[in-house]
Amino acid sequence: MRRGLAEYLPKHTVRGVVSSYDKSFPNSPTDVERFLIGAQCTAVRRRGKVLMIDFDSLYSLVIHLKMTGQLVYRAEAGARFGAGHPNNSLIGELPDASTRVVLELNGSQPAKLFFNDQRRFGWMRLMPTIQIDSIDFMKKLGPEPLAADFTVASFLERLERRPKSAIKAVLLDQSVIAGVGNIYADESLWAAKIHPASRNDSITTTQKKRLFTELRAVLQMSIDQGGSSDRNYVDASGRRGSYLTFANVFRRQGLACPRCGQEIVKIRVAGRGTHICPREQRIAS
DNA sequence: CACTTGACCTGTCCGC
DNA sequence: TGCGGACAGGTCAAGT
Repeated sequence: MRRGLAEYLPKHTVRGVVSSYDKSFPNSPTDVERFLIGAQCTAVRRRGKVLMIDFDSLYSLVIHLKMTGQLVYRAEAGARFGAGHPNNSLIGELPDASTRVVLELNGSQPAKLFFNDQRRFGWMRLMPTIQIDSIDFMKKLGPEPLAADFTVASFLERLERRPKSAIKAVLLDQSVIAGVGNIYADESLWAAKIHPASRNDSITTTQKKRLFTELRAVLQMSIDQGGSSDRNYVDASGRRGSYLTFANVFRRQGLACPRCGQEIVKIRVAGRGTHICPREQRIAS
């Protein structure tokens, strides 16, 4: 999503903002008027699951889409993609019932950025760019798993922070490693043949090293595939991600394990729906 | 303290 | 067909 927005938004100027749900965008109209209206986008960044849209006012929109949030860019009157272009039909006319905020933009042509969020869990917030790193959520975030300097050694060290938890709960903990959600936890644990409910400190170093490799492979593969659309996720132009067509266990309960043919089952671990091959992922606790 | 569970929301799906 | 309940890709506060 960041990659898509980074192609569209820079050099666009905010012409207006329409917000229909205060919890989605709690900033006061005064702040919006002073620091967002008239500001020009300079960059789109990501840290963990958080998106940041920077402006030349030295303010940024910090955005968390949670589970059902979307950020969709549309040129006005559908001019950008043209009638009949597939991007125009993937999600219907916007705004729709899930639209919470609309940023009206001036770029090479007038455009809008729609923040849609069916479950209203997501949020966006305007704040000084320099302050982003000091909000609690960002301070606690663990390292980026795909960063060049994120090594096996640092992975093992980070895991030490929660020795007694189920390994899946540790992977989902954003303060241990940033950005891993339910899909990628299940997929990487299957790839490494580790049971998600295994206590962290009962897993061998060899297995954890394998997990490191598989987790990075799964994340990279998903980025290459444009993400994972279960039902709500779309990228900046409204396209769904195709990673789930490559998923081995996620949402595949009742189907055969691609490695051994055993039936995949769905269980509950760390309060989350969890998918495993019961033959290859044996509990170690 | 370390860790787990429920709340926040709306829409969908499944079983009766 | 209608209805209740479980559940959903996340995170925080409150609980054990």
